[in-house]
Amino acid sequence: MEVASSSAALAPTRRRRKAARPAELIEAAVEVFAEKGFAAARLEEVARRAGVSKGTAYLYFPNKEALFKAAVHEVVVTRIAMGERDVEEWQGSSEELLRHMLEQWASVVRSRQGGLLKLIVAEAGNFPELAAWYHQEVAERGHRLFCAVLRSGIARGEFRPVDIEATAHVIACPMAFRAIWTHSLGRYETPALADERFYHTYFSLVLAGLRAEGEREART
Amino acid sequence: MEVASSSAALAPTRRRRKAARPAELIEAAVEVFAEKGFAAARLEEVARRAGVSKGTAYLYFPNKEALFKAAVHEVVVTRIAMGERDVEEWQGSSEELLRHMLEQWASVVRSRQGGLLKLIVAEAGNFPELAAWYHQEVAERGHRLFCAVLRSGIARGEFRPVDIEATAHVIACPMAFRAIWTHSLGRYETPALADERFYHTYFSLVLAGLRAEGEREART
Amino acid sequence: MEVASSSAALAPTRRRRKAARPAELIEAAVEVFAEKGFAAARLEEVARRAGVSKGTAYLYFPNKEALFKAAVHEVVVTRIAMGERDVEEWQGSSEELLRHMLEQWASVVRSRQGGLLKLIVAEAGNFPELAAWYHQEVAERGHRLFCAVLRSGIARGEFRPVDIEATAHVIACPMAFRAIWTHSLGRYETPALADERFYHTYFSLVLAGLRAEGEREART
Amino acid sequence: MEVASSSAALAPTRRRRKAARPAELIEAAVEVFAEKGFAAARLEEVARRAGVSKGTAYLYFPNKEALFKAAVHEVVVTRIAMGERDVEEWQGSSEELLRHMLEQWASVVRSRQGGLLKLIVAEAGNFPELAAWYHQEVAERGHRLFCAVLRSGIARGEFRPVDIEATAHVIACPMAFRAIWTHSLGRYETPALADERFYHTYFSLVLAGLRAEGEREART
DNA sequence: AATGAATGAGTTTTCATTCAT
DNA sequence: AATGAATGAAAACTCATTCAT
Repeated sequence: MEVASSSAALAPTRRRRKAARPAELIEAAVEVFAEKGFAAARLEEVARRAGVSKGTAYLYFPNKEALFKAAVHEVVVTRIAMGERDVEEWQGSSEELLRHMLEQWASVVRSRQGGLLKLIVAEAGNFPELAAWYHQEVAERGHRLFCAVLRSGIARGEFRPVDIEATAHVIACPMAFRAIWTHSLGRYETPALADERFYHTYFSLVLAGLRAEGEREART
Repeated sequence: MEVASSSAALAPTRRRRKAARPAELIEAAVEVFAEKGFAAARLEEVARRAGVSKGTAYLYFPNKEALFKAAVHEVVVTRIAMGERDVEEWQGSSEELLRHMLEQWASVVRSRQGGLLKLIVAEAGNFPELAAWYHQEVAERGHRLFCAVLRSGIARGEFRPVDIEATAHVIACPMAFRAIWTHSLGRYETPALADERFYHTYFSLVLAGLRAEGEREART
Repeated sequence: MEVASSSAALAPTRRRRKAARPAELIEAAVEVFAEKGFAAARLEEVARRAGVSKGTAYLYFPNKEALFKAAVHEVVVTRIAMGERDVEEWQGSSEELLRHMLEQWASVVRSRQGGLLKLIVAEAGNFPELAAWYHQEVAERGHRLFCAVLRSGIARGEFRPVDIEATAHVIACPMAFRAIWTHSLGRYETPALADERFYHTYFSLVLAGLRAEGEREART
Repeated sequence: MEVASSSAALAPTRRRRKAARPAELIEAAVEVFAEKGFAAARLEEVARRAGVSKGTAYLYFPNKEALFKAAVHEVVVTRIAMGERDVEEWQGSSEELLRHMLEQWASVVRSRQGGLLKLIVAEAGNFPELAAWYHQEVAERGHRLFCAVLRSGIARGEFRPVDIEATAHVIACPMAFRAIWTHSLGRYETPALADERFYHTYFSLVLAGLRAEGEREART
């Protein structure tokens, strides 16, 4: 009884947290892995940032690699599906859709996911299966999304008839690199270029480059 | 005679190899580090790829970190200066200069340096001083180069008056990301988008976006 | 009740051992270092003698050198303060005090500390700061103690008026050397000169040499 | 011929030095070993101090241990024989002989041999056979010398009848420790006690302690 | 004979993983 | 379930020793 009561006081918190443990660990893991890379990240630090002890991490993940993979999966899975729904259901112009997609992604950059992209790219050599999976489930699906938008935009006469595959790649690059950059060398840029200026210029450049002749004066 | 020659032009093998060792080690180091990251790279493997034993590496570099830094420095220093000279001495149009610069860089991507960029970006968190140095000596200088080209292109009426700083960033991104991508997830792209298509589309998009009104029909 | 006690007086084994670990490691370290010297001592052996694994040593000391220094500090600090108190509070004759001090020290020789002196003396060249510290905190303080005894003995007319500084040195030497010898070549002396004979002769010689004229017949 | 002549210019020096190599190496070895201890001494440094390359050392000594032993043997062997001859041929009083012996030894302390004693004492645990040899060939022989002097001094009525074995030990200690001390912690003594004061006091104390009653006023 | 570049065995040190509490 | 002390495999690093020149 004494034993029970002594832990009863903490029970609500404990019980609530217990369920949240895996998520908390994953969150901490993304942070630390993105900061240091897989090999240089210390499990003890992940545990500390999650507010638990080293041993606890092993109750939820069999080893460091599993935690790493869980972190990548977790962070990545949701967004892309959202994007796919957006495209399917979109009513407006292709240009607006494209702009919408880019803005969505821009919002991701500063978040945890930006660092994650850096991490995956850096560790691709050490985790080939994970890299392959990520490529297929994220990169490829994202790429198809861009292709779809471009294709319909061209069909609707909004965009010039471009090399769709290649253009999808090129358009995605500044976003992708911005994500990586922000979580890496970008920290040493003083004063940093404000995100707004970057994104505004980026959108303008891409859309100016894509816009069909007749559309030209429509937008700046 | 033979005696004299042995210590001169046809220096003894040992001597000749000694002179070449640091470069050989650095070359191997860039490869391995770019592949695995700093922490996961094993010095023994670097040594093996350089065709020497573990101990030999320590004859030329006091420790792993020094080798890492030497590798970064070595690979990076030359190119940027070349670029600066090109810009200074350029006689043709700004568009051609920009195209020339992008082509130059494109040629770097597949080489050792592409992997290096990935490496630096990934390790920025673990080597802040190196990151700061790289940012200043490479990123910043490269950025100024692009700014100069844009500025003169606008002055000459070739380019639209854009936000120079931001545009320089945006323009550089696809190249930078392509470099990283090629040495990472790009390996899982099947079939991979050919470089030529990527670069052609990239150049077109950027130049179409930049070109001043009157220039419009001049080029595809 | 049992629950309470388990976290109190009869602390869990792990906990209890943890508290004892540093001391156990230091004890083993003094042994091994004194036996082999710093460089030749292997940390694995220190750990083994302390009954733990290599890695455990690093839980308590950041590296070999830190363990070495901790060992020296630990062993040395207590005794000298005891000696200082003795001298301050002494009631009897100076001769008796001197004899007491020498006896005290003699008891140290065979113990761990004897080997430690050898160790410090041997490693002075490799650990200059430690040597300086030891000289100041141990050698110098011990020297002042001997000076004090001699000075008061002379003031009381018990001892001849000698060069105090020099005599303090000379008197201490046989003890110091005996300590070193015992833990070194002394092992090859067969049959070894018994400690009692050494100390008896040593005390006699020193006191005979110090004793003032009038005191001469008083003692053998 | 050209080859020969090119080295002919240097020949005299070279030839002369060649013969001296082992001795030069030993000299350097004693220095470095005494400074750092056997394990911490680097063969490269020994070679450098001897003015040759690492490889050359291996032409004369099969390995580090052999060089170490050669160093110990070399330095030690001569002196003790000299001492034995002195004692055999001595004409004067025992006191004068004892004083002569102590003075002889004092002259050794500051020299290379002082450091060597420290070295041997420190390494006794790592080189048992060498320690045994040293004990027998040096320590034991030295001890017998002191015994002989004391014995004849007592026989001649110069010295009090003391425990000869033990007294020989005690008398030797200050010299031995002074030797060790000088090459170790003594460097941190500021201002250092001058050798003259040490030796004068030491001789006085020992002789005052030894001198037979009747002899008392004869000397200070 | 002499050199010093190269080697690799042997240590130190780190940290993912285990397990008694 | 949670902890964190302990482990030991793996990697960095050192340096005696070898050997091509």
